[in-house]
Amino acid sequence: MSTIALLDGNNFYVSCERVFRPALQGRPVVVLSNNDGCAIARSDEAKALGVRMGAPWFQIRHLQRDAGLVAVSANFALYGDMSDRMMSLAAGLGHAQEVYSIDECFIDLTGMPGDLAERARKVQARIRQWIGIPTCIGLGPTKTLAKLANHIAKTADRKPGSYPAHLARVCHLGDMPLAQRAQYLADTAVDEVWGVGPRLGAKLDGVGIRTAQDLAQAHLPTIQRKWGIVLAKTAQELAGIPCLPLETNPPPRQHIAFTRSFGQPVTQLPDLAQAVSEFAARAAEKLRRQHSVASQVMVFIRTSLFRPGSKPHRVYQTVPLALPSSHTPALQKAALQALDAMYQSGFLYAKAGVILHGIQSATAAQLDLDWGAAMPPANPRLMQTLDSLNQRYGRGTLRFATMAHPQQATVWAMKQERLTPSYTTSWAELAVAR
DNA sequence: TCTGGGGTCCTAGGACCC
DNA sequence: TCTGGGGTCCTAGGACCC
Repeated sequence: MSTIALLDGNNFYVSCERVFRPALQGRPVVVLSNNDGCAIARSDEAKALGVRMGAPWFQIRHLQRDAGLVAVSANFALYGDMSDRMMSLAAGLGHAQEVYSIDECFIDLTGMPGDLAERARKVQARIRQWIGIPTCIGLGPTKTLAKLANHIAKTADRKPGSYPAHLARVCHLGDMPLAQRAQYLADTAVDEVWGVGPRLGAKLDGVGIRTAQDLAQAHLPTIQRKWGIVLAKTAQELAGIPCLPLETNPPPRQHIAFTRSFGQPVTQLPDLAQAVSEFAARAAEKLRRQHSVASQVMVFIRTSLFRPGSKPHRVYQTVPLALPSSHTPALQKAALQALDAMYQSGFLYAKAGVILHGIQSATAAQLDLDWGAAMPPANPRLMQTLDSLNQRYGRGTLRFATMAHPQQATVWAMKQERLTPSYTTSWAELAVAR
């Protein structure tokens, strides 16, 4: 019997901010998305005020005055660094780890001796003490049951009464009698299950599958025929049969995107070109980080989705590359070509993006036998040097002339009015002890 | 006035081929 | 009145995840 754990940081972005601003403890706090657009993390106190995930800031702003709500702009450099620290401590829980997202990981404890829930509590206490992040840990025989155990651990903490209090913060669904586990599954709505979203949840409800236990016991061939292989695997995992392996070495990404909404609408081609040039460079950085090359560059521009009365204008264009490349100028050139081909004046553009497709390994990339008039192969050391200088001295230290100066105010810049310092990743922004 | 960003997988349907 | 069968590849769209 295997044992998998799922560990995640509670309200992760908020908890990261609280580590460096203890005055935020106990207060309603939200972290805002890029452009300070909507709430992407909420403290328990903010949830209690009724702030929904993804709530637009302009709709909840009044809670600042009415309820003492504090809002901060997302600081992803800080959260990424805190995540690395949390993940390395979490890895000590078992013998293999899959980092599943910025705030959660699966850990394989199969075959480990002793009381595994007790072991989980020790790791949890260490993360709390050393990093300052509160966590919940769920354990079970499959990834889906570990997820569900984690959900129980979180919910028993936040909404007492929904599950027994002793399951709060650490819940092990693998070390209890099967009838007991079945009871907890029966107490869990089917749309709380990992892999069942609101749409599937509603459809399942329509055929009488209302709880996790209903899905675990459903007729498998019927599930597969009506809803596909993904839900069939979920159902089996709920029944305790592992179908989803631990991904300890995540495969390279098949698409790489860099997209942004603008702080204010953009109308002019030169401004869009500067933004698209920047986005292409940032996507190229990500591409090189995973040692890949791309063979197609897709660019889109679009107006706001939310302007009442007018249909949004959304266009995209894909430009193939003569040679698969990760060379920033080659990708920028293709991106600007795509932009030129589809730009029309007279629209208020709200968002643009560059998405790289046709990704393959840089070492395996096939050389074009006849590159004739195409660009000669780029010297990879130029891009390596650019990346290492920008990593060491800060983004924008070395850049291409089509891009904006990092200190230049661009019309397309993001709005981030509540940004906290990068306490752990910038020497200039270290916290000062007095 | 003001609504994020980045991924995955699966499926259906069309184009094309033999 | 009558019009095959089977396979691959690609794309768009839908569902899900954080």
